[in-house]
Amino acid sequence: MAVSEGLSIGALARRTGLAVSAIRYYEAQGLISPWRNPGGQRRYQRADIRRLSFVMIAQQFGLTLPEIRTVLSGLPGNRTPTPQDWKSISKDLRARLDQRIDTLTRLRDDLDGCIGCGCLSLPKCALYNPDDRAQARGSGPRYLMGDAPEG
Amino acid sequence: MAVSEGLSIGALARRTGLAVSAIRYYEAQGLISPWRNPGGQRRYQRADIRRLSFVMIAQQFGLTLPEIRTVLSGLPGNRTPTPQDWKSISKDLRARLDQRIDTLTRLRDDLDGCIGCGCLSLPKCALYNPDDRAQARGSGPRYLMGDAPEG
DNA sequence: TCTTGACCTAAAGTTAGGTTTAGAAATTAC
DNA sequence: GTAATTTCTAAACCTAACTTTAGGTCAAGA
Repeated sequence: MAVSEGLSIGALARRTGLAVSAIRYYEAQGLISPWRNPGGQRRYQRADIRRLSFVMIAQQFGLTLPEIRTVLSGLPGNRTPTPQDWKSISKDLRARLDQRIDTLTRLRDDLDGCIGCGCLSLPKCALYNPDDRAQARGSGPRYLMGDAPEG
Repeated sequence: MAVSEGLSIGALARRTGLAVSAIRYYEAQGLISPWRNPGGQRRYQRADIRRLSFVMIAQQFGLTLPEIRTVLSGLPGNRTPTPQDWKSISKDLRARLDQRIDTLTRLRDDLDGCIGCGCLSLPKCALYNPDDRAQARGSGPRYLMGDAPEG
């Protein structure tokens, strides 16, 4: 049971609090890449605990798994990430978070304008600005119209 | 074509930018309640344009449809909502938005701590605090563990 | 009148992010 | 050496928020 044998998926699950099924799913989404032991079972590096922690944090911040994959691609592929490496992609994460906060703050200010006039009439009302991609689900156009003067 | 005949679903779709299918879906979710004309087609009040605009704004703010239904229940059922009525539920919305912004801001500050030490080690790292229900998807426990000293 | 376009319902399909299930093989524990 | 865990894959299932499809009806205009 040498250290070099790596962690089993169950051990990794216990260390991260994720379900085993979620870890396999993340692998399918390209977020983590274990190797296999002679019997075909997945084996993980200790650094993968940190990697999954990062995934969970980024999810809290509202990033999608493809976005997280992109951020993680900032880590070196050929060696175990150093604290500096983590620091670097964390800054990337922070920048995205800042943008989300700005967007929400702007939305709030716009809403305040609407509360002020009590009418919810647009185009003051936020949705005209198209930047909050994180919230955009489904498809099709999403614009907003008020009870404009002319029908 | 008297005013009292109301808007067809297509007209409402054009006025709000929503798809016809989405409007029917919102009805199924209890967000809007049209009446029917003699031929069985849906007819809407002009005030419903505003109602759907509100739904769209609330979605931008990250509320789920059940949550939006709850907020909308603050509107009077027996008469057309007045500007004051809208103002009142908009304040409700603003309060929820404020909370989301606060949560994200706190998460950002926590992340800053992690960037500072470069290690992403917990429990500093945000996910321990369980309040951002809006982001919680899926199920199962989600806690976070670092590369703690003892295995 | 007749024909087009809008509308109807019900059911199935879609995406994200997973979980559950089934049946088989590998590992670990005794 | 055998029993109990874990793990494996593949496929089906789940929720939210819709869209699409299929087959039929209603309404408006020339």
